[in-house]
Amino acid sequence: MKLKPVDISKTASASSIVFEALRKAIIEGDVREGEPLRQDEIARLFNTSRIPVREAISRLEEQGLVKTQRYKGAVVSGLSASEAEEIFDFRALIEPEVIRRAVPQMSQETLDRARSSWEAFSASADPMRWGDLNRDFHATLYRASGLQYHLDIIDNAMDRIDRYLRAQLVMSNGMERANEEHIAIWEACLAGNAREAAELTRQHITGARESLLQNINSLR
Amino acid sequence: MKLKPVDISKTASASSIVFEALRKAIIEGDVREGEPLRQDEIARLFNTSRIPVREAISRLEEQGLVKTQRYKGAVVSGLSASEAEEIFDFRALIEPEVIRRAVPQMSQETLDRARSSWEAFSASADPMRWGDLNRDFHATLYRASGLQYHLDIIDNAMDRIDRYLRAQLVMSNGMERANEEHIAIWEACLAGNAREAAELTRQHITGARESLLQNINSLR
DNA sequence: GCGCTTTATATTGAATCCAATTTACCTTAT
DNA sequence: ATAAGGTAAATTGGATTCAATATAAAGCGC
Repeated sequence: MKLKPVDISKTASASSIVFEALRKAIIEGDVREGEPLRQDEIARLFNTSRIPVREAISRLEEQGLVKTQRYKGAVVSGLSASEAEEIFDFRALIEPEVIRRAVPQMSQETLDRARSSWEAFSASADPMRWGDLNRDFHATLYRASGLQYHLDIIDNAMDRIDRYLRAQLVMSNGMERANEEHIAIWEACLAGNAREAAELTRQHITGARESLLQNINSLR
Repeated sequence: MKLKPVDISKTASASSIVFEALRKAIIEGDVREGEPLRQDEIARLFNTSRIPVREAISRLEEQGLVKTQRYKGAVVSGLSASEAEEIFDFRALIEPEVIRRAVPQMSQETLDRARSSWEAFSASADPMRWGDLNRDFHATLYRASGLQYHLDIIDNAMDRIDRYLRAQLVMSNGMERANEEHIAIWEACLAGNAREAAELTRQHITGARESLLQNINSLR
């Protein structure tokens, strides 16, 4: 008998299902910043009570994705230009270091998966998928570093600016540019040139930063 | 009549009171790693129901301070040597950059407060206070940067290693050494030498890292 | 009509209650 | 004695209910 083992203890609870769904909706911009999250409404949508919803919201707040006021409820938190700028600065500091340490540990499989990501990225015509594929590409390379704490923190930073990044990819042919830069980063990784990969990553981020800061006012 | 105004909307909810109390207890090591957090027991301690306790625990999990398994409950999460090492690496990357950007913006008041912190630090005989004062010192200087996102993330990183850092300060005269390094950092800030302050901060962190890694096995 | 007070409604915070699951203990057969 | 099986206690997840607060609406005096 052959069964695919599945860790039954990891089956999702109601609160994590709600959490994941809300998180996705927020970072993809499906619920706008400033929009209130009504516990009752969400509970009805998921056929559950308000208890798991409340847990999900408190977790979202801990992640900085929503802000709550006592007895007033939670609203999706947006970013001012300077806050967005700060997060880009942060990424420009940490991500080059992570990829620098990842390069020596990249397996053939990692490089293959990363290539698949940027190939899919350059081939896709669906702007909504660009955001995911862009993230996949970078995450795949970073993961080789084995630096779990760093990876988690990068994920959180990405969550907060995801919306703006997506908007960014659509306008001002940010997509073509990102694609070229991805290929360059990938080639540096393939060549085992950690320093180069780090520097290209830094430029990739600061470039996106400048481009976004110019457009951020028109995004909202 | 003169009353000190207080923003009544910011009065703490039961869940945040529990959250703060648990967080403090965990980072100070009052509840040991691996120790389970019983919802019922905690609820009784705070004269409340399990609902706010559950919210507090889910927030702690989001912060990485506890790990929960469905129907089994939450336990305080500890750090392996390599995980602690990673967090020190992270700090060594980000904190020098933050202080570098903070130095040009430090007011006289900031410098005064920082001096008060290290003076209290060097004067205190209570090992339990060292941890707080050490954190105060650095936080005061960093705060001048105005980089709120960075500050939040540094706080989280500190939360996770706080226990080990406290233990560290007690043994192997880590306290005297930290004190000297604090003064050097403070003088660089006073002189407006951002580059120097950053470099000293980096050394301060990597030094603590090495010292801790040598002792971590004896701590647990 | 306009501003203030009062009432009603909506919404969140928390307590209580029930269900699902795990854990510990006891029984029993070998 | 020991291991498997089964029951009871403990514990968590979630639903329902009640209380506290905020927001919207209605009344009221001017």
